[in-house]
Amino acid sequence: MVYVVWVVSLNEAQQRAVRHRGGPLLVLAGAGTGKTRVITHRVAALLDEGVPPWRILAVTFTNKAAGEMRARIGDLCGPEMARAGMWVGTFHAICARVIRRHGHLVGLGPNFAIYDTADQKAAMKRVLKAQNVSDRAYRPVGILAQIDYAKNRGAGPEDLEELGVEEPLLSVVKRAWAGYERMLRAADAADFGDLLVLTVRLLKLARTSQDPLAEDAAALFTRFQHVVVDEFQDTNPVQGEIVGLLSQNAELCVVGDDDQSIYGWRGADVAQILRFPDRHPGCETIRLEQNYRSTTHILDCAEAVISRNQDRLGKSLWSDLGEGSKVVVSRLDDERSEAQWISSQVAQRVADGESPHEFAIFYRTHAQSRALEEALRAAGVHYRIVGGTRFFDRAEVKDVIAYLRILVTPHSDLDLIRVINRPARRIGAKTVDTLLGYAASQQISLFEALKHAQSAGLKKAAASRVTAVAELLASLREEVRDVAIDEQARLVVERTGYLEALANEDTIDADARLENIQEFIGSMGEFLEQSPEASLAEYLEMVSLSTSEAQQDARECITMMTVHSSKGLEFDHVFMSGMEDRIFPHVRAIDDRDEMEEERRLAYVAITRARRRLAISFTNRRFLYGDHQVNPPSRFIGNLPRTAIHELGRSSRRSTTLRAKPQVESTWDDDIVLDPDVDLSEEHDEADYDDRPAVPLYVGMQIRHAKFGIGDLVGWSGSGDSMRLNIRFADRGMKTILARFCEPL
DNA sequence: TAGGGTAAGTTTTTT
DNA sequence: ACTTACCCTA
Repeated sequence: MVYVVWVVSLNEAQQRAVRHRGGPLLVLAGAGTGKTRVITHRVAALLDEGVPPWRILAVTFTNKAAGEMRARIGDLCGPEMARAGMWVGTFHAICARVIRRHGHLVGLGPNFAIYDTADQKAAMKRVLKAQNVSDRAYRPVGILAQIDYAKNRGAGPEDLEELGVEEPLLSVVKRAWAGYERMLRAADAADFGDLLVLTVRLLKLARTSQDPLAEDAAALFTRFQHVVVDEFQDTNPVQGEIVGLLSQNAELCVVGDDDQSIYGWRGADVAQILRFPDRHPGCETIRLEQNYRSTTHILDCAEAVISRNQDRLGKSLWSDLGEGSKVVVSRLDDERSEAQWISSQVAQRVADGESPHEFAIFYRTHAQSRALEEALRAAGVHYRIVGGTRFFDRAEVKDVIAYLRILVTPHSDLDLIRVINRPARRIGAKTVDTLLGYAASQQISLFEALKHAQSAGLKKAAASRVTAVAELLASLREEVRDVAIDEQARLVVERTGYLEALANEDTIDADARLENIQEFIGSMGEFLEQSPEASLAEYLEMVSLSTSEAQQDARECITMMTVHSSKGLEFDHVFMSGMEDRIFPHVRAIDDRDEMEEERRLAYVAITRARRRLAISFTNRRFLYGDHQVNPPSRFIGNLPRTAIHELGRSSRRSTTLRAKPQVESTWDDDIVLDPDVDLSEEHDEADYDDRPAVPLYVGMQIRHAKFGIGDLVGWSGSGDSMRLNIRFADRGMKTILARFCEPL
């Protein structure tokens, strides 16, 4: 049997996780311990034992993970097994599927639209406007964030107070939430949070309702024999509830790593995995601790950082890949020197024959990427940045999507508002407002209102322009009926005059947009190849739920990204940049124990991405957000075991807020020790990193300046690196000097 | 209706 | 410092 072959390739703990049957199972899978293998093998084993595919549910967090899982199950059992009715998908995709089928229970039609962040924002803006709330005083995204957070905690408007929202924001959010909800339901739309919340509502209704229609949905409670959830540490309470509902008659296996829970700020609750054993009587916990990815110096660093956390189930990684290279800890002068150091390291290794694909640079916030980009460009290293704007978020692509969505969900007012004047049809804001007013008074959608332009009170000329759009859309719907979806899109851009208008612009920008549209239509073609029977609604759902970016640069690139985006990836060479307190850990996490623990997990995630080499760098000062900052080295650096690291750069023994600086503008190479064999670790002292003493300033204290000599401090202004000192020198009189060029005595 | 001037924002991101 | 979003003007 094939099964035997699998089993020998798994270690003992992995085998137990694959074979465990009969009760709830928690697999605590440390970084790089073969988590995905365990999940796929477990599913494959179930199929092998005769569990029908359709009785298995596997939930992941990203589409990418879902796709990989499907592919790997296909590899093990044959693609037909992976397809035959098995549910493999993200929480949101699975919820969308449930709602498509049974949405009538919660007021949604089978073709309901899914609003992404941009749609949500547009909707909220309109709601606030209608409620006469100044979107200056209350930013739409801010209100949406509150609502979304609440939804992900399974809370409703009435729970906002408990979640810590205070007046006057509280009543604004409450009212906005109600209006927003009404708007979405009227448009037959749901946002991401709704997908989860409404699924819970729907399932609960199905359980209690006598409605024969609900019985159909109730079949979901007995459908699944096995439920597997990946990345369980990132589930939020609502997702937990969904898992509970769908697995009430199934064996539940959750897989995750409490040490890698880094999405608490968007509603994920690490308690979900921490308390899983308590909440599930008879639960067995299996730890996967053998790491197949990293050498031990790297793992020792990871361990040293994460072991300081209190809220964890506890496990420790080991590996038999040998010690490997020490983790390099490098102090640089500023962010530009840091970027140059990193890019020279990369360039050198690439010149030695390493593949650029094997290099990654991480940073805590996007804002830090600039200096790195500049240095890499100067060094001629190609790079790509993960996590820019989504392809599907580009204006022209969104326009086409809006048209397509109107074809599927005509009542989606927002989409119609978006494109009613694209290309320009001389239908301005005023006309739209009139139509919206009419639609509201008649309780009809904007789409319907278009047909009654005259009754809506529009002047003849405006009315005829509006009627023309109504006719255009109507004929488009007809035309598109029995055509493949990519052809539908092609018809849309053609019949609406969208293509023509862009072509007439004849600018580089317009050409780029035309290309994007072509690419978009091309992506529909690809989608069709995957699933030839796909409907437009299905394609649109994929778009709403996906993050796929435009085609990647074919060149050999290194990768830059935030630490968050690095989760799940691995590289031979990893550079962690900007490792300073207040940057990483982030300043907003420093005073809060729970958030501090999340930063620590984040650091753990970053460290464990590296296979062979890890370099951690920090700077004496940094220019960020338009200001100079002087931050101590990250406290996480202070945690690293001395035996596992190799330090480069100047000692910081004398470091204070005022430190002598060379007069000459320093370049990176006079500030660091180039010879990697010069080990400065004898100068290392943990306290060095954790609390660098700041020298208190007082009027009258003595200050030394390299050129002017010693003088008396008379006063000062500013702070951080832009702090200026007023000093009286005996022979030169008063001078105002940047504090960083001075040294206190 | 585009483009300029201004004000305010800037942790992390999926779906 | 730099982006983004909005309002206003030409």
